[in-house]
Amino acid sequence: MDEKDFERIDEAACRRFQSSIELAGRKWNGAILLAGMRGARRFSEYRTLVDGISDRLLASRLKELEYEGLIEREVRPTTPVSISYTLTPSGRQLITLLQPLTEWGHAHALERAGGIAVAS
Amino acid sequence: MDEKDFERIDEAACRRFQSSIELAGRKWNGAILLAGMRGARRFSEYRTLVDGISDRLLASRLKELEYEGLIEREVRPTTPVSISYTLTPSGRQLITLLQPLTEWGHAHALERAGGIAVAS
DNA sequence: GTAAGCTACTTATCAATAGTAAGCGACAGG
DNA sequence: CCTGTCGCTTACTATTGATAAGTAGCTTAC
Repeated sequence: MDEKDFERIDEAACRRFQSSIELAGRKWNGAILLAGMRGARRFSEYRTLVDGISDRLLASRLKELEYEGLIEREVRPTTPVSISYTLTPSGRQLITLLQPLTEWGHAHALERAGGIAVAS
Repeated sequence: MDEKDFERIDEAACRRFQSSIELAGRKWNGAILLAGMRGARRFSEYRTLVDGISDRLLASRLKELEYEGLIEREVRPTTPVSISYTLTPSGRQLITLLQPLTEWGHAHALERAGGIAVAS
């Protein structure tokens, strides 16, 4: 966590960092990936697990995440057709990397509420 | 990285995760924090390091990040007054946690370009 | 058999956010 | 004076998000 490690990051790494975090952090995307990790497969399962999202945004986010290669859409020709969305290895890796944020969010919330200092 | 670890995440952890990632991943926020980590202090330094951001958005993002406790705004009564924005410990911790994304972004880009499979 | 409901969407409309451009007051340098 | 920097703000347009409703194809309940 030394500042020095960050001072000589090149431009390409910065752009990669920015686009990665903005993809993962775009509204609902994090929660959708987390839902997939928690076992959601069908459209309606995602809608249940991702609290507050509308059908319209869920549909467009799933399309976007599929395009980005984080989710795979599979149509099974049952009757009626059932469609399942599963995380790709890339998507699983991403959310695994991001998991420590949960702990950070907890600590950060405590700090803001109670004013407890945190070690640098 | 077992899926099982994610299946019994409680509601509170999900909400924390979502709000944390959406704060960090909101457009420009990641790049601004990274700029701070790379040594930016003055408004104009951030503007230079964060490629493509406008004055208007930089000002509003800095205000937001200050409100969230990730950045500290300090007014020094020189003539003319100079204002410096530094990362708080919380902000530094956050970007340190997120740093692995750079590597992920690289691997993910390669995978998308070349179709090379990645281990789960 | 018909009314109601589920599934995976799309369409329409409106509010919120982001992008672009310009300006502003206090200075400083030429 | 004229131009330029600093740290913003204001005004306006474009993009994105939220809310609500509609849809085709099917299943279930009465």
